[in-house]
Amino acid sequence: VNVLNPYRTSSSPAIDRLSCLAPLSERDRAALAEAMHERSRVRPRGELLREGQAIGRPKLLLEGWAARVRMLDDGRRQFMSMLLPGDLVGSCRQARPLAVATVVALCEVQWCHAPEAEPGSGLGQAYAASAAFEEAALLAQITRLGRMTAAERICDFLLELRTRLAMAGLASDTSFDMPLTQETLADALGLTSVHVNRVVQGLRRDGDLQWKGGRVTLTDPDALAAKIGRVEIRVSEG
Amino acid sequence: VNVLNPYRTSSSPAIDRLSCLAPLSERDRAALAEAMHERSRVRPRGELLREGQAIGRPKLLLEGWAARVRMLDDGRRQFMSMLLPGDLVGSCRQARPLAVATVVALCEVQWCHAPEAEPGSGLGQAYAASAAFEEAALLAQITRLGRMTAAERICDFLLELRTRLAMAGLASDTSFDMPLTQETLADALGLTSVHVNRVVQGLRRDGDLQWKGGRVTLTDPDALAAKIGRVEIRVSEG
DNA sequence: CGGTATGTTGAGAAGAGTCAATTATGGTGG
DNA sequence: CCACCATAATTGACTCTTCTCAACATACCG
Repeated sequence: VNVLNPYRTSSSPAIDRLSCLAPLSERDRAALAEAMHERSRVRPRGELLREGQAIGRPKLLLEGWAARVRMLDDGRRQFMSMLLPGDLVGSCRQARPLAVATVVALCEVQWCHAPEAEPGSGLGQAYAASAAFEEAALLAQITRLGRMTAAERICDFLLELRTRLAMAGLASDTSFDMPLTQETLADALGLTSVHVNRVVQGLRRDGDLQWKGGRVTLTDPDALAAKIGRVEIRVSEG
Repeated sequence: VNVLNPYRTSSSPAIDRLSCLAPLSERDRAALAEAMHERSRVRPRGELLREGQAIGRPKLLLEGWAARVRMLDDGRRQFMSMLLPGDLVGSCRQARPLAVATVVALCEVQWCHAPEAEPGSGLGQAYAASAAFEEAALLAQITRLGRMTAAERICDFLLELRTRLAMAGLASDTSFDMPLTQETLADALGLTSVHVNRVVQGLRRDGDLQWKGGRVTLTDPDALAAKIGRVEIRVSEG
């Protein structure tokens, strides 16, 4: 049982997540199911979007993880945010929008075109809520990078992933699969992989977490959240 | 003459900035002029929005600077982004949105309600472009905090301010008024005020900038941008 | 069974923070 | 015009976190 997402229906991670953001009508679900018939695949390190190029139709991530990334010309690399199943890629209010960051697959990824939402539909609300959560995630990232220590960054980041994955039915209360290396984690958190390694070892020693073979287990997520002063963000009323 | 904003009309910073984002019709301008009749004032350190509370109607910043800010419970403070004249505050696609960050005035601020944009109007496009630029600014902030040294952060930040202020007609090619203290600059850049002080002194010594009495002068903005590898972001085609 | 990607370790250097004192600076009331 | 105050800027000495540059170990893959 997933206490973080009572709406979980096991239909598909993407649908689970969207229906967690707003109640979907049968029509909405049908549109999603229809859209999901035609899936595209991207291999690890492949790009879903390239900075400076036209965005095209918005995509819906179905499986696998991706990241919005920016590179400095001397090779320094920074991830803006992680994109998980159920997340929208390239959703935008503009007329002829350009991507402001490259989106790169961190493992085998599947996506489909996000179906047009009928005005006022639950799906439209879900898209809007998704955008709001995405902005909240950017602000959380800024706070991590600007004002947290390495250990705090790692814990806060993992707690955020756990919450977001749970919406898609991809996390139990304490653990989830994470296809990241210490290197990619470093790129997400503004650290070096060497330092990530040392700090993770410290967290393991202290019994805060386990991380082996692509699976993360947080010993006591609530206690950890309390320890680093993390609060979950609410994005709309009710 | 302001080479950064050829659209500058001297009517008002906010209108200058919006008309720089999309061509405004006479109708749009009239709606803006009408809305700007009723101005609200906020004193320095006053709040325009509070994290977790309902957003209400979107606001248009007319004068003065504000910042989106988040605080950690031990007092650490991080600015997400600066809000300048012509920027929208609390614009959002959602039904009953909550503010995801507090917005605080950094000096005497004036704002008005942002007039509703007619569908398809230039004003609507300007709002959309403004939102896109705001997201780009968040990504730039993440890159600064995650992967730049203190000196790079300061230069990149000042260059961004120059570009944005120029859209509102508030910057010449090399200089602009900046109502920030070294302390607030530190909160924006994830540094301490002591370190900001030392690094700014270094930049002054190297002849990169002057900063005295609330006015910043960048000796050679283009050279500085090249030095730190900064590129201006484009957000839509054409 | 190599080979590549990933994870681990050590020593030393550099960047940034801390704490505390000192010096401008600007605005106020007398 | 000046004394006074609060805020902001500056400086010094010292600490601590994080980075750098290796080298080495392990795991996964065909």
